[in-house]
Amino acid sequence: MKERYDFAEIEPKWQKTWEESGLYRVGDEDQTKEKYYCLEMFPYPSGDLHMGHVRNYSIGDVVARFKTMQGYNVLHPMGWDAFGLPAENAAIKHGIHPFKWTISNIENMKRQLSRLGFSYDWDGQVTTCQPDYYKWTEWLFLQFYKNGLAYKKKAAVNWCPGCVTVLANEQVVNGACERCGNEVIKKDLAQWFLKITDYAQRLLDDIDKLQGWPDKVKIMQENWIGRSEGAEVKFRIDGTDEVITVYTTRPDTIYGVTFMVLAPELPLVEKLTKGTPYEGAVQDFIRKMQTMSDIDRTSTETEKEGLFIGQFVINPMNGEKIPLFIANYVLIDYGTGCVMGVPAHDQRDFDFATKYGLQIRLVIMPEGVPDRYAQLTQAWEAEGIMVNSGPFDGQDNEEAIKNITKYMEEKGLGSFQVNFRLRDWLISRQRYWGAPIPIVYCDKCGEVAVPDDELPVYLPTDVEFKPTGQSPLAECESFVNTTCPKCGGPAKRETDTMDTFICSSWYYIRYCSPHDDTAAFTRSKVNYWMPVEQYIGGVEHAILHLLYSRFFTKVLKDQGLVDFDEPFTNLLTQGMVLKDGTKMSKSKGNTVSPEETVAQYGADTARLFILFAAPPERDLEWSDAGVEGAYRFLNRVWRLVYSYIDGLNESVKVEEVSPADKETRRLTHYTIKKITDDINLRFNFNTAISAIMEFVNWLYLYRDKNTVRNSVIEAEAVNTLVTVLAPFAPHAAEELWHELGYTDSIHKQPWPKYDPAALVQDEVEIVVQVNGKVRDRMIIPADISKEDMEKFVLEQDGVKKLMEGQQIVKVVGVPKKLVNIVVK
RNA sequence: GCCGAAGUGGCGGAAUUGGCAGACGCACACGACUCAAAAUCGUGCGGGUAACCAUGGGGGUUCGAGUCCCCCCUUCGGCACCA
Repeated sequence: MKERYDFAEIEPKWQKTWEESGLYRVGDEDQTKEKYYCLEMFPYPSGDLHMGHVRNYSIGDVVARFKTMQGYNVLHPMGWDAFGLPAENAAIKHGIHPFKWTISNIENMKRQLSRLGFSYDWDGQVTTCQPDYYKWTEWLFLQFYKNGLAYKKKAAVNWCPGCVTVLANEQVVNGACERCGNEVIKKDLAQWFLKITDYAQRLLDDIDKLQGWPDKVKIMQENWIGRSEGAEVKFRIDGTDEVITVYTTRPDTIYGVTFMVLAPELPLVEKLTKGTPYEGAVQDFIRKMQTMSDIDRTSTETEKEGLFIGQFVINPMNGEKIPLFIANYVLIDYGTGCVMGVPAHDQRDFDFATKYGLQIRLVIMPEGVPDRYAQLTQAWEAEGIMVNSGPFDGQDNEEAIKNITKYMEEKGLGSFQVNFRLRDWLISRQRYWGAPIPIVYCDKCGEVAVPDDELPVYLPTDVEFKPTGQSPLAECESFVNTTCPKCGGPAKRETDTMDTFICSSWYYIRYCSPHDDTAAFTRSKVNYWMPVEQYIGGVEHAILHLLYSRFFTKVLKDQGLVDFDEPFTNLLTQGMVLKDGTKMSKSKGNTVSPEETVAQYGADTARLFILFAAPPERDLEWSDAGVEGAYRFLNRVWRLVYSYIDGLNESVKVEEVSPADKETRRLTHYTIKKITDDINLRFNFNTAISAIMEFVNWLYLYRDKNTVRNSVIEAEAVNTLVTVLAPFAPHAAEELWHELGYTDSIHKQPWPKYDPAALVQDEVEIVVQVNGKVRDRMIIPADISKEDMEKFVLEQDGVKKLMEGQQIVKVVGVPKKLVNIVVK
């Protein structure tokens, strides 16, 4: 007997064997098997694996191994999200080239992943910073460009002074950069955008198709897309032909408009005030707004501030003259940047009107307010009956929304309008370490796409890394200066690179045909493997990556390049790994190194603990004692299986089946059922593992209390134990499997099926309750009818005694569970 | 402020369809083995002498509620002047 569970010897041994035998090599399309694409979010190669990665990939590995054993043709790939700022920052700080830095990090992290024994086919590894990948990222950009979905425009964009580049809306969190935390400022720059807004409605509608996604993520996406219905209404500026269009979700309140507000940055504002007495004050106000940070400017805490600009507009419904303001609380990039002020029915307008002494006119009667001229103390934003609204008086306001919109459409005063909170995706970055945007600028031909046969536009290697606020590529003359693909004349390249979220928006497609050097992907393979059956990753990507990937997939589908329109059928968002109640981070000094944990306890122990300590969606509190416990358990399995191997022939009898044998067989099959359901239906690996523990605890008892055991039943139990352990502790299971005398890999074994007949129990314990309180328990035949069970219970002496002096009102029987006697 | 999730022993967690609250593990205590310790094996382990009380608090529905309904509190996540 091998006494010791020597993980340090067996884990590397099997990792080597699996690698050499190509155990995880991905098969091609196989029509005899159902396919299963198991995907975990690929990591950014920051240098070292952290526990969050270990958790993510341990979960994925269980799923992949389990599905493989269940007979699926499984794709389980891994790669590297390898472009991005940290590499460039390292280059600036330490003088290492980003490429070198990234590649050495990849090597290190790949080694760490391999040491954990995850079942990846490394042959299909994808690295986004390699030309064989970014060539196709560039190609995909051009597909967007050629279909009018990529465009360059000058706009006030989010600029992070820390990262010295622009950011997408999604990357700004509470007015700060999501990466470095610096306060984001506005800059007027010409930038590349992808027209994700064209897909806003479909991205919203198709959320319904995502049955296998957590509601949490779907709601976040819904809120982010932020659809609203309302009307655009035209207000003429008094004394001119100029028209201002506002967007409102409350056309029913139009008779309550007592002022109008414009975003200060609107060009119209300057036009309207130029040469008027208001010009100076307006200029001052605009300048003040520009110096304010986004956080101060857009916080609900900030006091409303505005300025009358000397003009009036006419309410198209009643011809009233309304003063025109600019104010801090109106955003230029939502709706039309112009808002009609209805202080009685919008709290923001109410605050503004109160401050500047503007009229507050009630047009929708609040409940319980009889007087239509009542003084409000705050805006009434709920429903009510229309008043002070001309022909619409007396209508229900919900009705009036429709009727007023219809009326305005008929009279040409306005129209029904849908608006989205979602903005177009800003993809330009003024940085070096990203995929080049394959566009050149020619004096004669203007903006020209780089032809497909000239792709990729290579990133030059001899570049100076200085954080100047301009792409380092702009100073690389050999890169910038080129010839125009159209006319052959001198031209200049685009020097911005792409947001790395572009690279990660299609990597899961590249995995399906990673070696195709003639196309971004092989259509037949992509259509075979996609969509992903199970995607696993952190919830922090709920909006950014997951929304962008859905957008990419829909564009590819519309271009006829793929046959599916949603990339991820099921999504699992795993919780964080915590230590002492907070997220592990270097700055807090509460990190636990996966490498050290593996060195001390082995990969199987580390994985087992992480899977056992909490269900996957929840946060997980790291516990060194818990790791110790997982290690103890593996040792316990080890000793049990070895004692069986060694003692097999001394205590057996084949023919007879004792009650203990029968119970062993029942538990064997119950354990199979429990684990299968826990993985398949619920991803509850923690309870699956506890079922294995209970099974092991029973087998110890069975072994120690029965010197005579049925060898067939015992062998089945031990084989089953090792087999169901395989997805969770792949190395230990493999070693034990071979020690049991098998020569093929445990990971190629079919997942066991349970025998329903074995689960049937002859007798069950039931509870006797009196008025819902447990008073007794008894063993009865399992197949007894409900009526017989109730009768049987009432006949028992103990129960009769309990009933003395009581009047039975009712008896509630639940077969195999309980009998509740209700007494008075 | 709005949206969402969660609150169960000393701790991580379980209870899958309204049916024995606390599975499994950790920690702890005691015992066996040992010269001793570790490891291992075994026993106990929500509170209370008990009747009983206990799943954040308060109501309700039900024969029966951690689970369903209403109100409130706390923590965490997302959004935050989106007209």
